Amino acid sequence: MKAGGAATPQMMRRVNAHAALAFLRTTGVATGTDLMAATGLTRASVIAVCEDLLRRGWISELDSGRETGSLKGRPARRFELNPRAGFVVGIDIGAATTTAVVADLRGTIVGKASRSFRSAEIPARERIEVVNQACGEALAEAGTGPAAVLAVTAGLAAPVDRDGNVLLTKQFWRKFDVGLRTALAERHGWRVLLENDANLAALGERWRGSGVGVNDLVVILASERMGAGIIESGRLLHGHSGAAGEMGYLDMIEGVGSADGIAYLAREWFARPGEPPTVEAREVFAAAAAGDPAAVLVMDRLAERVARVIASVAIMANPEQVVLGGAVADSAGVLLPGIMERLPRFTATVPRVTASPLGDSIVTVGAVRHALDYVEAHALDLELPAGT
Amino acid sequence: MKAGGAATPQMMRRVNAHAALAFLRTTGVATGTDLMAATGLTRASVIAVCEDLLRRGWISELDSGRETGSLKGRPARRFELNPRAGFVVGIDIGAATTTAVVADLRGTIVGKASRSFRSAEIPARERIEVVNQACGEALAEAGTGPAAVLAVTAGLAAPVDRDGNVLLTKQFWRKFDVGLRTALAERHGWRVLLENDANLAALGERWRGSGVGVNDLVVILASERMGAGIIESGRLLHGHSGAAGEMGYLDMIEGVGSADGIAYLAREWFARPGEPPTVEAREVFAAAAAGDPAAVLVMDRLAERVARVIASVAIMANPEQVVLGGAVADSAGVLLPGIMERLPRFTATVPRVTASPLGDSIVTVGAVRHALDYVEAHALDLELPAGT
DNA sequence: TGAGTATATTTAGATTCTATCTAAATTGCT
DNA sequence: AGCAATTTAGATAGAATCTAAATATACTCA
Repeated sequence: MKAGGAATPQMMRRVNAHAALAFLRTTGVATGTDLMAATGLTRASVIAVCEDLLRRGWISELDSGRETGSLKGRPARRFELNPRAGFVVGIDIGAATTTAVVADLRGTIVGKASRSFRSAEIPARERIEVVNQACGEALAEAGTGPAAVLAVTAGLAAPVDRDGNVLLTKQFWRKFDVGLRTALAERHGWRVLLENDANLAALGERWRGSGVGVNDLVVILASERMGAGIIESGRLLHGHSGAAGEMGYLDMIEGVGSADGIAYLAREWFARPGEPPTVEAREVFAAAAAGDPAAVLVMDRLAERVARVIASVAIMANPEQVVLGGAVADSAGVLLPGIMERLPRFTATVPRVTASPLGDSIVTVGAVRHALDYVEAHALDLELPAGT
Repeated sequence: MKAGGAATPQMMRRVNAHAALAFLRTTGVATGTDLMAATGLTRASVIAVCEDLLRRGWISELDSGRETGSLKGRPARRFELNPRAGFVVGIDIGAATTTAVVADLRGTIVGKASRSFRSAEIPARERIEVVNQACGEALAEAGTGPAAVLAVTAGLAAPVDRDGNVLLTKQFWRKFDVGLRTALAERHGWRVLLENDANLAALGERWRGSGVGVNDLVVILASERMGAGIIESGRLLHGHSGAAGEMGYLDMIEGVGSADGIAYLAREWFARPGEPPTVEAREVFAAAAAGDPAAVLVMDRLAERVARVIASVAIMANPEQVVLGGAVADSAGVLLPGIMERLPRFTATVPRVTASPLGDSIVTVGAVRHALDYVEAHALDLELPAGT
């Protein structure tokens, strides 16, 4: 039996450096005294940690103009995260398009680029090439290059386990996964982390969405496909093979015959009998908002369906809040009343339900947060690129 | 923003002592070299940790008779957990009865006592008295007294949050919760931890049941009531208010009209139309095993129901294994084939499904594990009773 | 008896924390 | 201008913990 343990003095410093960096990221500028309060360490320790981070280039010290705090006493040294000491890349890889964003160490998006795939069936090699181009373009917009990238997180619509391995899914994604990782690692020396897109959406909402600071949060990403990202006690749930919250099959439980997502169903249901469902989901949402009876009926069926999904996750994970992201977020204004009305019939623990404000960037924002988490936790192990 | 952090040297020692204790609990006797391998520490550190634990009475050193390992070289010092240095109490508090068990530091049950409540409606004060009597009797059987108790865990059929608070439930349990805690604390000076009974069942199965060593494990405790204990990545899921896995309302999702449990349904379904359902669940299980057609039909409906519940939790939490505990475990031989046949239709991630071997002690075993976890994590903070 | 071996113990050193004292820089009052 | 008060910085000493390396110990086997 391996006990994992083995705490070393170096671990302490890593933990404390992580705490200091995380604090500096959120506050911008902080004095030693601020950091003492935030970390619980003594002044000497705080200064030692800061000197360490200064020496390695992670933070810088401002001229001691006294901007904040009290006006008495010796002016405090003010430390600041060096935002452009390095960058992270967040990638959303969908079936039809991919988006890469570049963010600095404070999480500010400084570059963004999207590309469409020639078709949904292109080989992995070509797909990787397109993703790589998007990264290059985003980096160019950010005014930096591959050498400044400290970590990359890519979101996929497939189960990804805790170690970033893609399992349990089409051979296609499995090839793609390894291919992407090795291609970017070999070409640029990047550390590439993979994660499920709904999981990243959850991280995004908790960071900059409608679930800021909520430690038991579920994000339901529902567009062409449906998946839940579940955060419990501040940690992402993966499950044994990374499929936690993957609801491709949930329809079977509910007796609905299709494994497709919300937008698809809206189209399908709204189509005139006999005609092919060509109408766009957005149009259905708009028609419902305008009062079209057929569209209203469709929205009611959607609300029922989403309410059942929320209830199911509420029973199993008991989140404080559920955020709807993806295509449903567009129609949340119409859907939410119908959802909230039904929820008490399905579950005793009704969560707060909101719509995502992040729109299309829900996955990339989460990918940035994920990559930054990695970077902050490994700050003292990572070598910053020279000359910043 | 509070960063929680603040690692101190003392924390290192606590972590390492915990690792050493956990290893000693599982292996029985260990040498310094064994502990070096288990913890990754150097010999000097291992010995220092052991000296610390020796001085405080947690472990003892055996005469260096060379029993194990190689026969060459200087004989190793052999350390052993001092099993009777202290005890923990695990309590299962049901509606009709309560059971208390006493375990030593290795988890061996050394005392056990059950009591029935006069009725299900007795006031909290009386209920607490009965629980206290059961504890006293179990301690007497263990040949020890209240002063030797290091921690107590009690399992309730109610949501309990991470901090051991009972929320979201009948006023009755809330009174009972606080009452039990303060009564036992004041009377004996005990540290009382509360936890949901299904959660404890999960800990029990992972420790000494059919899910040993499984880090993504779900236990479905189904008797008069249904609840799931969910372990993800080795940690219990609680959710925002401790209701994660509480399935009192799941029937609504599935369109079944009753919130009652498996045993109740079996009785109900098996009853002749017009007659009151007086037959015992166990009799239905037996009749089905004997081939009675009506009973077989009931078991088939049960299998369908349980399969849907397993699928629901499999989709949300993606466990490696699901263990059936409580009354269903008795009939697992009959139920399992029907469950396994249905599962692939309900979920893409079919877990291994087994029946609990722990029987009635599923909750108390888990309660002991829970209390021992607390004790081991706080070994260096707890004062052992003198004279052991 | 001596070689070999595995372990224990000791010693020195590194890292990191805390605690405490003194010095510095600034404001505000007289 | 000078002084007190205030707040922070920096320096020093001390404690806890780890590692690493050298030395001592106790046993087996030939």
